[in-house]
Amino acid sequence: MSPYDPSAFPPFAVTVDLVVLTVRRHALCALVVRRGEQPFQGRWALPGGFVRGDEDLGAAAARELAEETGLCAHDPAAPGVDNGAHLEQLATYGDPQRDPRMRVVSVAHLVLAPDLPAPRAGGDANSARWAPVDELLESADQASAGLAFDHARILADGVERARSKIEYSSLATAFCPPEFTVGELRRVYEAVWGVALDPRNFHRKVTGTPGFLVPAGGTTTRQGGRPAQLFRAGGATLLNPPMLRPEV
Amino acid sequence: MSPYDPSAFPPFAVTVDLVVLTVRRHALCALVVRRGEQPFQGRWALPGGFVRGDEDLGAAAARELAEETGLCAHDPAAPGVDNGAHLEQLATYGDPQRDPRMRVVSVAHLVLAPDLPAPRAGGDANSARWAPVDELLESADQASAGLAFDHARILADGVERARSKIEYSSLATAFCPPEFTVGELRRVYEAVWGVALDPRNFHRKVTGTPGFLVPAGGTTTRQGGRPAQLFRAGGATLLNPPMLRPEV
DNA sequence: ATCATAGTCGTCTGCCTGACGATAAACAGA
DNA sequence: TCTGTTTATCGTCAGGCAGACGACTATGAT
Repeated sequence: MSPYDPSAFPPFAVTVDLVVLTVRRHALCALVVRRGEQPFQGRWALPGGFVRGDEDLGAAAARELAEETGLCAHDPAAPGVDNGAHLEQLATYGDPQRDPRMRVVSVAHLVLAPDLPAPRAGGDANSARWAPVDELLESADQASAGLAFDHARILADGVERARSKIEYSSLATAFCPPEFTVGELRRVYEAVWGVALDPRNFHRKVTGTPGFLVPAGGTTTRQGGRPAQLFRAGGATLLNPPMLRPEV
Repeated sequence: MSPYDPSAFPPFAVTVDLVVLTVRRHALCALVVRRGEQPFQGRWALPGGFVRGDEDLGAAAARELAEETGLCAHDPAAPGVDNGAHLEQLATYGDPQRDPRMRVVSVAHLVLAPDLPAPRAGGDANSARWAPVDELLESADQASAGLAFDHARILADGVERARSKIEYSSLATAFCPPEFTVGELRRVYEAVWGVALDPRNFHRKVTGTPGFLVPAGGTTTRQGGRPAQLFRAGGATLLNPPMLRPEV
């Protein structure tokens, strides 16, 4: 067997970009970093970087995530300890013009994380911050104010994926700490979907779906009001029947 | 602005692989081509090829599809005439070991096509054929009998995407000719899901979902029995509420 | 004429959901 | 201590949809 003739195909650079979402102060937020170099110097962008020569795509995404946030991602496709965020592949973007310097194909990944520490800037970024996605996507309309490259499009795709995926999977728990209350979970849905949900119907629904939640045994009053039972995420990953997003 | 230093990142080859699905004789089938060269010479594989230097990923997939089948794909992401099959990006596979010759990242695409012509072999393939996906995925378990590379995994992912996507979208109509009957559409669902559906409830459901089907005006008896009304796909792409796949 | 096949319309029942009312258990401030 | 506020949790009720299935219709085949 002979190796490929390197002149038979054009060389590409392959990167991973991360859409890291969390819920902070009742708003869906994404992690963005400020670009330290051209092009788009000084503009905000999604974190990301080159895939190494001997590295799988998911591993590259997990490495970038750890470098930027310290989070230990848990890719459901690969076995491992679930002591961190949810990570999954989102989509791949390869428009020939998407990077003015050369041909770059970017494999975007989606990360859902609980509201944890302040982000730490790392690598080639001057700084990093959590920004509400509404804000990031609004400014995308104004020329030269939005995210660098095609990152607004990638972010929009990631947000849409998250919005639809918490409908039919138990993934909303990835936004919560290990132990959480029904009310905290409801506020996650409300922030991601941008709607208000009836607390009574929501409570009936999630506690009645087998495998979604398992009681953790304690109670908490960290949200004020009457003490609420603590739950952990159950084993079920697919919700049947799904949570229903209210009509527009 | 300076170009990247080419030594700063490893070079990749980028390919597209196609999971082309259709329904033939009550079975979900995929298009496979026989490999004419090493590695995996003589084994069946998904059609695919290198992405050109100035070509977008979706365009590369559409080009490969046309070369292999003559089908004119319609990518919903790009405007164009819908005179052919449905095409969408599936996922990207980049395990460093997936091709023994060099580092290849493959952006897999999913195509849903009506049962049309016999496949035409093209390019570097000795031949091409439609094979039932059950058959292809069963033989994947036996060593050195399944598809080349990681194509069994890619096919499985594509089939799973199709199975879940016809639940909440009108995509099942992509398996049908431009005009079709409710019974033909039901047989598509039955073949893709591998279950039997109640004809009466199915009829009530699809004709009662606004925007799913629009009457085409005629009838046909090509399936035997009483003449059936002909329909065309309606404008709706998302079904709300969705079609429900029966429990296991 | 009879049968087999496929399509279409209805009925009934159970379950789920949305829209509430009502109660419980904490804390804050008067 | 009492009262109001906040949040959690349980219950009730009506409407809608899905599964199960009966009934009838319109073709072609024997």
